[in-house]
Amino acid sequence: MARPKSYNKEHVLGLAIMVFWKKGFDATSMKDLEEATRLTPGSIYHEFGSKLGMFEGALNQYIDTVVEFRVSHYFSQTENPMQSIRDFIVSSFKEVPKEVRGNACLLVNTATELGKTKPGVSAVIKRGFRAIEKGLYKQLQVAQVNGDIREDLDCQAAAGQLTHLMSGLLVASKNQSNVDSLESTVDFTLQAYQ
Amino acid sequence: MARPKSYNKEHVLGLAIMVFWKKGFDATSMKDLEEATRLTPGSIYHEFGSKLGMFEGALNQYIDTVVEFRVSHYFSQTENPMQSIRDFIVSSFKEVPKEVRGNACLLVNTATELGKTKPGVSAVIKRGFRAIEKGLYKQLQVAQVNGDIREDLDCQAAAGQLTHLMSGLLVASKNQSNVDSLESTVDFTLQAYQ
DNA sequence: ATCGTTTTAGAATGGTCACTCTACAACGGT
DNA sequence: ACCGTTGTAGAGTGACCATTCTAAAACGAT
Repeated sequence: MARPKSYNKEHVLGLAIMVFWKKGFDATSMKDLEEATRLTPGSIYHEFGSKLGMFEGALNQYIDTVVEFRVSHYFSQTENPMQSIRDFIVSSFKEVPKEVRGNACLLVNTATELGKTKPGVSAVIKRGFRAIEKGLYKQLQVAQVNGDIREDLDCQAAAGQLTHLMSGLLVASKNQSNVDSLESTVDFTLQAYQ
Repeated sequence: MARPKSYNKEHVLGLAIMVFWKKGFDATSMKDLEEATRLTPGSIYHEFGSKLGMFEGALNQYIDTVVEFRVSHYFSQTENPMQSIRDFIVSSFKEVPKEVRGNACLLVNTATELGKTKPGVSAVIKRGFRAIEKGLYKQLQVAQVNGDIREDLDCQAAAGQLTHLMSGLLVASKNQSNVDSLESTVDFTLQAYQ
């Protein structure tokens, strides 16, 4: 039929994720993306249409392969739900790939940098946060059934609190290198659920 | 002696604050700043040296005139400290100047956009967060003496929790227009102190 | 009124930006 | 072997970027 593509789209987006994660949308240039992906402008524009199109693809893939993956990884076990919640949150700022260490999370970074300015992006951001909150909620319910947390705790409110707290901790992790104090904030918050 | 300046530095920085608040550091161009301040490149570079220099001046002034002002405004009264804490946090995302509505807070925006990348900026960010946490801590102690919150509550930990939660709520306020749910997260958190 | 000093206006700088264009390359179908 | 189609390389596009330069302007001092 025609000439086959020389690249794998998901792999390319994986490389783009790292660049956007490290530098943000505005500060990333097409040259950065060309070098990281080893693609020429022709291929990039043919595949993604624009820098923003590539970013949307990268952010979507980030949510699928990082956010959703982490949610299902930590929350698949129902044996010790509170520990899994603690690990999920703490790892978000403590166990970051060294390539992007100190750069928190692409989802939170994008939420602050782009906010509601790009409608396409905004929808993806909401999807990411919803996935986190839903995972936390489910796990809190398990904990409540197990008797690990107060019976009268509003799990929906707690899930919202933890989601927002996690965002704030990720923001803080970009500016302070000592993450231990952030960890103790997580413990302080979860203790109040008992 | 010499020709006097045609502008007032603090007023100029006030205008620059609004531009950086709305668009962020990278997305703001010198042209944006020239138009907003009605200054020509000559004057800007004579006064601030560079775009980054102007940004540092603006961020410093933001912390002095917005962050510190809000801290002393809300926390000068010791009659109802918990209400003042609630108002302080809720107003941060609910009562934003219309010019920058939906753009949260310059401090949090800068923390995520620039992080530790510019040493000069990083120090200012830390100063801003310290001012917030210190104000919250002071007010929590007053509340504890008043008997408004649990005697055994760790006020230092709570102040840290509220600071991070506020960051997270500000991030969320950039992406969702319904701020009522954010408000209830504040109430949920403060209720646990009783 | 002239001078020294600082500020100002605004054109000009070279570099980089996102993006486009063009010619060629690589495949399957016939 | 040739053709239709799609992908790729890489030079080229104008716009805009932060910054610099130059000359004039505006003041107090003498």
